[in-house]
Amino acid sequence: MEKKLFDILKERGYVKDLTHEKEIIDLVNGKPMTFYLGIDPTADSLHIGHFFALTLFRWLQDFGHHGIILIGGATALIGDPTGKSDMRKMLSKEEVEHNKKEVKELVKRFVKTDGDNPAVIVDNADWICDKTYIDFMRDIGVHFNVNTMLSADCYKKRLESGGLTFLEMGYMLMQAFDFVHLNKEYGCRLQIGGSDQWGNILAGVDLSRKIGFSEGKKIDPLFGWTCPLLIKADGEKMGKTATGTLWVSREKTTPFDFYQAWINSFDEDVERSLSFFTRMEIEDIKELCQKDIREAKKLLAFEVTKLVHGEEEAVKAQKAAEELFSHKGISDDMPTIEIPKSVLDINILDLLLQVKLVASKSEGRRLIEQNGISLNQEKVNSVDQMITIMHLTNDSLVIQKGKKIFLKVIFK
RNA sequence: GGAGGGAUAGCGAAGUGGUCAAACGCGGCAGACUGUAAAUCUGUUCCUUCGGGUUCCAUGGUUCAAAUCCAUGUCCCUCCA
Repeated sequence: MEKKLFDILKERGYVKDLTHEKEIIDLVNGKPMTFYLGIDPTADSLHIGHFFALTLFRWLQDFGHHGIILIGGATALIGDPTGKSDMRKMLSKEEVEHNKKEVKELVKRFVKTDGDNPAVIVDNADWICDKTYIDFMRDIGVHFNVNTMLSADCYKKRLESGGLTFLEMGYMLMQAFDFVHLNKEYGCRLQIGGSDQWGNILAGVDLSRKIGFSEGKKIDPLFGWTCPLLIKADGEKMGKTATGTLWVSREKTTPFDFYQAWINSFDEDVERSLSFFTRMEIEDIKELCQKDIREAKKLLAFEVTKLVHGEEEAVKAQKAAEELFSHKGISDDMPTIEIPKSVLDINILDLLLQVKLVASKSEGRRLIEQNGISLNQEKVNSVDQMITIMHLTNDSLVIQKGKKIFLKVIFK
């Protein structure tokens, strides 16, 4: 017998909290319905958390449900205080406009936006910006109890650390309103999101009920579904790499770094990651992880890189990784930077600084003193070493920093 | 609006006139061991032309000498309104 969609998703670990368990199971396993996922364009790329939620979106979409991606053009201007101990830096309208464009493009890579059952992409600025302040307060604000909001997790942290502003309080109202709006316009019944969004999602569910009640209408209840936060085995949020946040756009995180991030996963995290980011059968995942954890990591890294950057990049990243770490220390597809030949002859510290492998010369000096830098596989043992044309092979030089960071410098 | 307390490196937190570039813990980085994992151990963690230079919320002041004392300002916390 074929497994029902909900059971598949539950088995793969996508379920953290559900507002109405039974109804949601019926809804998900039943006829096509409409659901939405909100993404605030607070940066010009998506991080791995967004990507994770999008995989759930894609599952639902592939099983025939109609998805709406809400780009929070309005909400990004306010900033979600959830989980923050400081107030978010306010983004300028121009920044948000720019981010919106980038985010929209990236989203299209992961969800179907054409062909059968395309996802609809909407922007909450389109309906929120039109509302006047007074109307918004009268229609929406009236339904929110501040005491309740303050006891909710979203505001607790901000409240405890002090300085919770009125601006931030408004965030929840807007997101709640979004849900109600999408319900009215598109018949959207279900909102999905990361578990940090639980409070905001509940607010939408509540708001709909309260509006229905105050208008004396019987409204079908709205539902919320959150997936777990991606937490690594050490309790840290997943998505940090040696070079910062793990982004899905190649300008911000190269496919090589992206691949490396997954290869370097903790053993304990591999099984879960595979169940989230690939469509492999759960049984096969378990078996592979038990039998050969390193092979499993390789598969994970390859598949996720393929999903995000395409097969060609994934193959390259894998090839580069294999070549670099199999003691050859060089690969055609390794991270590369070009600098003008005219910088020769250059001191090793200046070179490290110039290619941004170190933030200061002191850092470079420390690294060299601790045997952390190699040129073409040879340890550098003097901070005074000069790099001359003699060191180059085919006009290039491979610098290794620590164990895992490689960079080919091409002198043009 | 009133009274008191606080602001120290990425974070947490000592230090309350010179011996302070600032203890300690976490985090980061490097080395050893490994499997590009984890755990463990070691070193390191403002910049530097290695002479020194610039730091302890901000700006002024006292002093031979200030993270440390004084004044003003900014932000935060607690209690009262």
